[in-house]
Amino acid sequence: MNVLNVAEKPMVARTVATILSRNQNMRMREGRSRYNKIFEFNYTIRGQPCHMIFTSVTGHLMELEFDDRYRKWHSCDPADLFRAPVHKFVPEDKKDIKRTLEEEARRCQWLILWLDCDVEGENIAYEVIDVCTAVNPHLTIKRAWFSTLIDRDIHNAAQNDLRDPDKRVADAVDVRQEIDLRIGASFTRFQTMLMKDAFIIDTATDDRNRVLSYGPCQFPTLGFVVERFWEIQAHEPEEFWSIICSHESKEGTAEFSWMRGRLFDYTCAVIIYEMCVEEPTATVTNIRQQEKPKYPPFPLNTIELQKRASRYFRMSSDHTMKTIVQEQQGHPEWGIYAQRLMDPEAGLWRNPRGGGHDDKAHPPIYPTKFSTGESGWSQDHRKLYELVVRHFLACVSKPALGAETTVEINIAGELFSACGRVILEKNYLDVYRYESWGGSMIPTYTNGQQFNPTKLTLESGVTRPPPLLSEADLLSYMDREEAKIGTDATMQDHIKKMLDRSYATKDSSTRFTPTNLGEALVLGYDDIDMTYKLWKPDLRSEMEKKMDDVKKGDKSKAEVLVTILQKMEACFLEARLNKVKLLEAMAIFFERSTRSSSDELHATGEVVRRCGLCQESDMLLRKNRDGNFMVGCMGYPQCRNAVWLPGSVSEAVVTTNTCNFCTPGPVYLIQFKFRRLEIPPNYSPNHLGCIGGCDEILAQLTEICGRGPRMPARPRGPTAPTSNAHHTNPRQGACMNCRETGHSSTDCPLRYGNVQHHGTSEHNGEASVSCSSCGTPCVLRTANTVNNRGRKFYSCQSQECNFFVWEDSLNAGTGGRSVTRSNSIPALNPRQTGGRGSRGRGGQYGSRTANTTFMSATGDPISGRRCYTCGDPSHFANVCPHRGV
DNA sequence: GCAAGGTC
Repeated sequence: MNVLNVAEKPMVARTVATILSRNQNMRMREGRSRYNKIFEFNYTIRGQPCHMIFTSVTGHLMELEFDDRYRKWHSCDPADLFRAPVHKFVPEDKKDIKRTLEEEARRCQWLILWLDCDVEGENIAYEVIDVCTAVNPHLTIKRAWFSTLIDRDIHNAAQNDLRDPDKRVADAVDVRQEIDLRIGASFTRFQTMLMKDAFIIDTATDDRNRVLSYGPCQFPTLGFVVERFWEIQAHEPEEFWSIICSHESKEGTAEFSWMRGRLFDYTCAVIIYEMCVEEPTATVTNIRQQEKPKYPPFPLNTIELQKRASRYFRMSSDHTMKTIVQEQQGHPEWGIYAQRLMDPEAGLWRNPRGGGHDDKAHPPIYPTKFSTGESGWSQDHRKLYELVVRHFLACVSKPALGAETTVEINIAGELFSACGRVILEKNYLDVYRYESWGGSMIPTYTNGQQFNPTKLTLESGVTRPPPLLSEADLLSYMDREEAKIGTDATMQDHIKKMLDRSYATKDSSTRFTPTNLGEALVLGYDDIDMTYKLWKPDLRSEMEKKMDDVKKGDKSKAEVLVTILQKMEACFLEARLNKVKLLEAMAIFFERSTRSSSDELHATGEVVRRCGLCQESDMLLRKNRDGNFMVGCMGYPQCRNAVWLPGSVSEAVVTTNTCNFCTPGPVYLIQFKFRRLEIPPNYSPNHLGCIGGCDEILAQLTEICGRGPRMPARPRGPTAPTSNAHHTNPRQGACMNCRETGHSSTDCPLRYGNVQHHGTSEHNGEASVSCSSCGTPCVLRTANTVNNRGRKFYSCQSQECNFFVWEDSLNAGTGGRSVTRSNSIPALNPRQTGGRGSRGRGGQYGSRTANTTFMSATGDPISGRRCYTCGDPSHFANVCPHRGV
């Protein structure tokens, strides 16, 4: 029987193969991958003679990625990434390993997986299974369960502990991978596109390469740094008072500390102090004596080694790992590899993982070989070697032993205590010189003894803020059981990423300070009152819990994915809706850039569809200088595809809903708000519409109300802005009161806002009434509501004013009044549509009367002179006699 | 140009 064995790394394959073959008749041959050798030998599993073929992968064989359609940053709305299809694939540099597995699996009957016994190992198992069963579906698959690379354990695994792989555990990892990818990519694209070009960000990073990344591990890591920084900033020094008491005798000095500690109330402190000074005799009330051990540290694991090297030698965690590799560079066999490993250009370096072999009993890091120091060792290498040796020796040493005496005294009712220590046995402290345990002798006291303190003073002090987070602090925060950020192997990757992204800096004493950029990002998200605080570890810990549900089989992978992704998508939309908070936070630290950025529109979801004309760029929803909405191709001016929207649109927002009919999709629906007075009464002012061509209502309103101009905007006067339109008030240069040019609002003749000319005067056959708010001439209209159909009224042309007055009430002399739009508003007279509905747009260019066209959703011109209701070219639908019949 | 997780 041929058995294919696969280990997680080449080293394990070699070791296990050597153990199982008892190093006899084991042959090694090359596979497709130069690093992953193949070992062959014969072995008997429970009486069954097997030909063992032993090879390896190198960690994960597959990666998760979005389908091609979504890979490019501008290919879609970042919000789509929560639903975009993803697939697992074998990346180019792993293809040769895949080929080896395929070739070997074809001629085997069994597949035994010798992967690490952790969740990632279980996931890798299924990657290997997928590749192997694709070429050989009849394989019998087993997972060898082992925890150390020692003979007994390995033979036992092969003979007695071949288990079935656990899909649920692998599924839990799939959940994590997919969520990390989706939230990482969506938020990274969103915040990068929103802010990169909007501000002048003055960090060391080259602008073109700058990515404002978001990751579920890197961001909480930054969060810890910022939170501490804020604590320090928020700290207000506070003065406190404390009574200091000491007693000196021939035997030595005892420093007594006040049991009340510190008092922040000066008066209170002084009163107590004066009581003590008046009756200063101290009485010994209690003496406790006990032997106290000081325990040596636990055995070193990777994180602990990194933390201690950081604390004792100020070595960064990745430097610690690299130092051990450094001296291997001169070795005749693997020296070249070690050199590559240390070469930043090669990008080969990666920190070790926690591994699945922790049986909580064996010291994971210990000196494997005696050395008095080699000639090639650097100072740091010596220090680390020494730490490992001393730490190991300390681990297996007896605790230090001290005798501790605590003396309590009473002065005028106030209690003080002093502590003295004598070290009886130093034990492990003899070798572990990084830790000290100072002894301090105090005089001998007896119960009831009385004495006068040598010193009794009231001293003041000031509270201090906590220090900046050190690397050891940060690792501890990330390593907390309840909210673990990353794995042992990746924790320092996340720290490094935070530094690489210029979110924080590390000073010479390994303490972290957030940069302006890092602080602005955290501040921006903090200002948004989101369901999840993106910069806190809670999200990660919730995901870990959900992963446990999948592991245990309580919930399915699909179920958990849907739940988390729905929440995260809502969270994303929440953030985007409040993008102004992010921009405001950035604006605190950075100057606004004048660079205009189409990226920002992408980030904020204003992409409506792919342009059908040039098929290269997206079409974006835009508001032009006249305030009219249109959907135009980003490829302008090369591509001039555009869809003009009705002039009565007051608001338009691209939603994440897509049209079910229009192709090629997706075509995102737009939530429109129309100005009530500019649309016929039987149309709703709120409309979720499609610009893809299927939307009848939108087409009708475009016809009725006119649309934005196809021609370039009107030539502007010298005061009108010509550039940076989005940064400038388009009404700049005009009176804020009446919006006329030529004067400012302070000199405005209409500034008191009264009805200018009440009464009626014949002017072009119409009465002239001015708005009571802004003074501009009103338009005469005819109501079309149930109660007032046919009744005439004047209303202000400005959309800001609510002024209207019934014509008959003017005649009756009752005057005008302002109303809110939600009241019974008379509808606009269809015959008067030229007055307001096409203000400055179609009307200006004669859309109603000239031989005009309007654009279809595809950008094609359509003859627009036909009633939608009855088809009669002599009128439009809004005045159709058949309407409502 | 995005994440985090494996590893030569």
